[in-house]
Amino acid sequence: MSDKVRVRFAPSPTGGLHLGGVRTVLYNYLFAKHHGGDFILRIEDTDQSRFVEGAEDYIMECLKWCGIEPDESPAVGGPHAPYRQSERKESYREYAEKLVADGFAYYAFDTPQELEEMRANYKTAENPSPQYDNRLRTKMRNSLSLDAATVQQLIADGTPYVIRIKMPENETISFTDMIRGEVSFNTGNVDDKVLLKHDGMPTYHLAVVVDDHAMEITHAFRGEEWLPSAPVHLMLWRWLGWEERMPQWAHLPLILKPDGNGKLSKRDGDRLGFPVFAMNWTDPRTNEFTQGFRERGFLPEAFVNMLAMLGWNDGTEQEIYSMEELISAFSMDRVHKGGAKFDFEKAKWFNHEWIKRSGEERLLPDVKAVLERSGITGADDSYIKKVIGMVKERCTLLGDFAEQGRFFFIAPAVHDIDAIRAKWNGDKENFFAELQGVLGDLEDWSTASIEAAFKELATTLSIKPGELQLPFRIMLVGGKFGPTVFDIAEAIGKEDTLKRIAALPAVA
RNA sequence: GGCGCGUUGGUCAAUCGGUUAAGACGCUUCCCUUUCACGGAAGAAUGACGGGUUCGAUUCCCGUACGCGCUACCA
Repeated sequence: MSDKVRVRFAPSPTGGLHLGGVRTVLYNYLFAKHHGGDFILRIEDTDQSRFVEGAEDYIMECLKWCGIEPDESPAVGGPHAPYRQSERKESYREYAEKLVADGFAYYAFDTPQELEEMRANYKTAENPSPQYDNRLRTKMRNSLSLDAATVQQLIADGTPYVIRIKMPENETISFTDMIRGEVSFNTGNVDDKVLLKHDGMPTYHLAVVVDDHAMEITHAFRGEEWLPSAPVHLMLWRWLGWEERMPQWAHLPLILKPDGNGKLSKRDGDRLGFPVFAMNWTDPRTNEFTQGFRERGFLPEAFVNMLAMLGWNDGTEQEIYSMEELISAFSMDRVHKGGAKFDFEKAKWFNHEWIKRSGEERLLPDVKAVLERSGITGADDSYIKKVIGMVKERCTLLGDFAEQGRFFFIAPAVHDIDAIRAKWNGDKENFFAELQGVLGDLEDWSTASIEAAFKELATTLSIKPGELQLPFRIMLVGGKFGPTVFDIAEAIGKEDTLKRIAALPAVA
């Protein structure tokens, strides 16, 4: 049991769930399930000023939509509850103090203003952003530079302070990243990160180590932006005496914006017209609305599939994977090192593929919702399924079912007369006048018999059947799209077919 | 500036020293279809650059360039 794989996704509840975030969860989940392990959701809400109402529920809803169910989470609980860091506040101070006592950390009394002054004073052309590190810490107000009595007095007076890690001056520290191989740093280049904030809350650096240890996490996967602070985490694992149980790390490549360079941001989506969040999100503080993939008409299967392939492949030509297939094929060492530019066109292709491959039953609830939103209600389920089967190959997004399916339920309000006007003539007008009678007498209302009757009349009147199909389509559909006309006539029934033929406005 | 990571077609990418350098998306053309799609066929890369190592480098090493990330009492 001690070697059971345990991974976690640890978002901070500050807003909508970004594509990159979903991919990080996905890879965590796939890895855990591939190895028969557990997937834990832990909320990293250590920054009270950034807390956003509703963000936690939103994150859980996103996971649910994607088909990812945490084995342990704030909602379902688990052996290591609580799963919110704000509720674990007490445990962090103890470890921070222990590090101070052992000489691996220290109290720092510098005020925000003093820190600002330090950065301003030491800023030079060669060093535009000086950091609080082994070179500067002796010049600041902390328990390393001040004498013990002063420190005691400061604390006794209730002076706000933080606890900072004391990074070694010159040590090489390295670890093996599961996708990058060996990565090493010199500790002297790393700053003395704050571990415990003045309000008693831990920073990410302390919390991630303490909680990963407490929750027996075996593998820790996170975005590449965390790589530079890995040495801090490594030292913490060592100094807290847990090095043997440190998880294996993997730093995932970033998802980049489609044009130019840089991390994909919500802004890019707005600018280029595609979603970046998994689901719709409205920031309760600013009321700013951001569209999600779900509401844009994506199937979760496609969304997950697309994300999985953005940075990973199993070496075969397969591109379409179900969650089950992903779980069995996934491996961290086949994840790319380099970032990938997000391509919305490819994302739509995945959705299109999933719609084509999904059964009518699977699509029914989603399509029904789409139809209802466009005013088509009360239709029979089996009829909707029939329509789905007929039009799904021309639907890229779920919303497309509204336009592609509408005429199966409602006669077209407008007709694309321009499409047929040029070739319209009295013979054709006569054909359709007679067609109403022929079709009206038809007893077997099947595609084959409708088509046969249609072509027989055309032959009788010496008109090429092919030339009559487009006008017929315009009458039934209103435009130049949709399945074979005779299938449409069969589906909408004799009565509607006759009405629509009669309803075509004068072409000439 | 420092530190770290990365670099195969417009994009996603295969290749674990030896191939005509796969495949997919998108694009263009064609076939199928007198609708739109689907399906099928075809077209387009001097593997960032320069050095090595090697009988042989896209694959290994070094350098350069470029890109990105980090450089907060945010995660």
